[in-house]
Amino acid sequence: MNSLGYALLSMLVRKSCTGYELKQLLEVFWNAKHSQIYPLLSKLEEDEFVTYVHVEQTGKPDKKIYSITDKGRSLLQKWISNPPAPPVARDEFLIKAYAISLADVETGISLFQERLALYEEKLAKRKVEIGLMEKEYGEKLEDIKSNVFGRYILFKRKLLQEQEEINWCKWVLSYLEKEVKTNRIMS
Amino acid sequence: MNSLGYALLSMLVRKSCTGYELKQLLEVFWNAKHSQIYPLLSKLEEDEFVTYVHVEQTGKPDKKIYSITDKGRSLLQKWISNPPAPPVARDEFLIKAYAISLADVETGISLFQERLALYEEKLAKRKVEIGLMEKEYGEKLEDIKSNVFGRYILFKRKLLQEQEEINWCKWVLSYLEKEVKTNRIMS
DNA sequence: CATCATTATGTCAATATTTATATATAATTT
DNA sequence: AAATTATATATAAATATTGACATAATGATG
Repeated sequence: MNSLGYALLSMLVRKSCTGYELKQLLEVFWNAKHSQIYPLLSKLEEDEFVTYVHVEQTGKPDKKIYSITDKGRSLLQKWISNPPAPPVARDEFLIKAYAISLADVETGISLFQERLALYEEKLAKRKVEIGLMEKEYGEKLEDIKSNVFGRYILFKRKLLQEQEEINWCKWVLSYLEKEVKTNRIMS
Repeated sequence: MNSLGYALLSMLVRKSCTGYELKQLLEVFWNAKHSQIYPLLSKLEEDEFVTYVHVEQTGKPDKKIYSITDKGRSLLQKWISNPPAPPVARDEFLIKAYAISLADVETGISLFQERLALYEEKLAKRKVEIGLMEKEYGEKLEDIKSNVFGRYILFKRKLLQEQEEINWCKWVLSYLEKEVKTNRIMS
């Protein structure tokens, strides 16, 4: 089984979900398309790692609420203790940052300003999410046996990384903007 | 063309390389296998974005030194000013962190300790790399028009992110280790 | 003296992942 | 009234990526 399968199972540990809900929750890891999620859920169901109840809805299409089985839970538990695969991070922006000497300063600045804006937005949303969690769960968040602890620490990590990305963007921008000022004086 | 193609071109801007060297240099972005790099280099050569000179070697296998062409440089330049695709980060460890409530505390601790050790090693190497760059290039690193500026800022970013990962691991470990102590007192 | 790591290049089948397409309804916005 | 967005499920096609196979010389380690 691939990582996405385990990601689905880890989501279902906390709470039973439909494929649609899972797609949204999975965004904390990476953006998997529903066309990847639905077939995988079928496969997980076939292998008895999850089950579902068919819920009829009027007006909306029927939905399937998936739950993790004991077999699924023990598979996930076993998987956790194995050494994790090395992380993969593919970021086009970083390639552009690497080749920035090829671009003119204005292009470089707008590239970094947009990145900065993107991460400031991400950070703002993250703070709201964490705030809501703290309100809803309180001390439970710091209880390592609680099923929200994992979600909490993951969100905190995202927050830290987003904050650091912002710091870095500002640092790079200080170089780029210094150059613009120098040029303005000279012209 | 895919991001990896642009990554190769951005590497070749700084310096002409063999496929083998490119594989190693590319690790700053992500780990591409040579089975992806060699066919892609052939394709880039076919499309005239790169050229190569065949260099015969005694003792070692012959090699092909690839260089970027003007066509390749202008392609890359145009690509930089387009908005970058959203980053993809697939990290199995984070899924395990998310599902940590399922594991026993000892498993959780060793999971995070290994992550911590991995990133401390990465950080140490990064510091050496940056130190060498500073020694070799000095003030040139802060010149946005220098072809080492991109490499420098990328390395700095990696350093910051690695440092933050370490901080986070330590923060999580403080919770996990607190639990172990509590259990020890109770038993 | 044998085995392993490193340098160096390449192909190909099997997976993994993304994108496009399809169907259907409700609620909201223009 | 029409268009858009959100909910809900699913398959087919296209790309991207990995892992295994293949070759070959040198130097280092056991």
